[in-house]
Amino acid sequence: MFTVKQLSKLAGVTPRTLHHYDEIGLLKPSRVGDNGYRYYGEDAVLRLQQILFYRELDIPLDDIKKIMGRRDYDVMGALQSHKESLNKQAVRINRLIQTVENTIEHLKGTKTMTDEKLFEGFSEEEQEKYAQEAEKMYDPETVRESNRKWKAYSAAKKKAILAESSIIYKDMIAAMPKGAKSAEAQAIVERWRAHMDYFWTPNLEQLLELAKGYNDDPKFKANFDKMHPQLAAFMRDAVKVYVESKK
Amino acid sequence: MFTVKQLSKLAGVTPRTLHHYDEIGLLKPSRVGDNGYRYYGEDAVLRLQQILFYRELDIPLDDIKKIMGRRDYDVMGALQSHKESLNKQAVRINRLIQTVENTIEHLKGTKTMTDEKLFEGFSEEEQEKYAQEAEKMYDPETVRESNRKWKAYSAAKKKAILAESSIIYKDMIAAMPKGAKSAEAQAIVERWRAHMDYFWTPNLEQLLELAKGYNDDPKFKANFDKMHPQLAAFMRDAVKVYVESKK
DNA sequence: CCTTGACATTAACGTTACGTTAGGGTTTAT
DNA sequence: ATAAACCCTAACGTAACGTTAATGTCAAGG
Repeated sequence: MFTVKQLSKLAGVTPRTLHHYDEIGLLKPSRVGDNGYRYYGEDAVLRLQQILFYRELDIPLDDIKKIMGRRDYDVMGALQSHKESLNKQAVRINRLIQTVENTIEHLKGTKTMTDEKLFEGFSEEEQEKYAQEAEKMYDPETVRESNRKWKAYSAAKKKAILAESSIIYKDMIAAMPKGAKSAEAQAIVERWRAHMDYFWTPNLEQLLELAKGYNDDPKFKANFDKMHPQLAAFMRDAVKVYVESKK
Repeated sequence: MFTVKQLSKLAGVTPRTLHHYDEIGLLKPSRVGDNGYRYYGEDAVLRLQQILFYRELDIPLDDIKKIMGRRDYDVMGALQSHKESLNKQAVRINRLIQTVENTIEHLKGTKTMTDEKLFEGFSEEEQEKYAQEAEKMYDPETVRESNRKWKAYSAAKKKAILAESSIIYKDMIAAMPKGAKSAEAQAIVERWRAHMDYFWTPNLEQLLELAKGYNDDPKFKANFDKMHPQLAAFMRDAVKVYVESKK
């Protein structure tokens, strides 16, 4: 039989933790003395080991209770879905790291970046990925058409189109201090919409989805972040305002 | 000028969030009407954009306040250290994913795993990493000696040693229900200690460090998890009890 | 002018997993 | 006997809002 302090040392937690687990009914002491002292036996030690194992996996105590509670609980399912959530977290954190790095680079005064580098994300090679990604979200047929359209352009034309992209996004960045609702920003959204025609012709709803995609899709986001860490978000807002004003 | 609802829609947050930011002084409305209504101007919109950008990076609001507060604040430094913390999180999460996967495998009834697979982590190749990792924690000379010792063994001998490892850990797993303090577990720790002699002869303190290492080092941990998700923790506890009983 | 619906306000509790006093008994060693 | 070391319960604090609850305000229609 261990007292709180003893067990806490053994398991590497604080007495408070044991108190807490007692409170929420996750780990009751094997016996409680007349003086109110908690005493833990071997079985409790083992159960605590289990609990701490799951806790290390960032599983909420409530879920741990369920997992260990009834014998018929779906432990596998719980772990599977937990793994999924961990995976999502991993993806998210990697994105955040990317963004932070971009921001740092941006702050370092990498304003000397040449347009080539700035827009390399929109190079031909990337354009393919663009289409690939887009395909998942939009009508496949539309995407295929977009691809045909793009491939039909001459090299010079492609370059010109990308250059125009460059200008639009630069202007957009310049308009950011005015706010997404400003006339300036809205005018640029209009230009952007027209520009999209080189690829395909989205309707209002698709336009909005596209702008959202700039934020949600890591590949897109990374490219936008290279230009300005808040460009993607700004675009989304500006386009949202634009779309709502049109309907 | 936007009201709370308007700005909230524009920025994709709830009114409550704006209330909160006002409360903690992160984003004050540009003007407050006689009726108590909050009104936000373009400047506030821009500031909110900034805030949300940092928030997306999981930076605490308090830090965001500092970052955006004084012009002389070390933004770069803040971002750098934040990046570090993100990196740590990433490492940790990847480890967790590994562990969960192992656990799932374990539950799937992978008890049919052959000893070869079970202990492949202790194969010759791994033994080198083992030494490499150990080197960081212990006396380099000791480790070198351990390496020499190991390499001097014949192939058959090595196999026999690994087989013995296998048996010890299996027995240890079998003893887990009895608890780390049980005589059974303690007896196996004794056997384990003797077994370690094939590699080197740790003193009591090093013995404890070694057992701790099984938990703290991802490589070790992964190997142990293959056998039983709680073996490493159990070992650590059992060895701790053992060491304390000896001194 | 009055009603109604949409929106505004402040106040305050709920959430997660304990950390941290605070106030007061109990056990153990000297 | 007394002090050190340990035990208990109670209750507030943490982060960033979500969620009622109770109540005041504004614009539009009858």
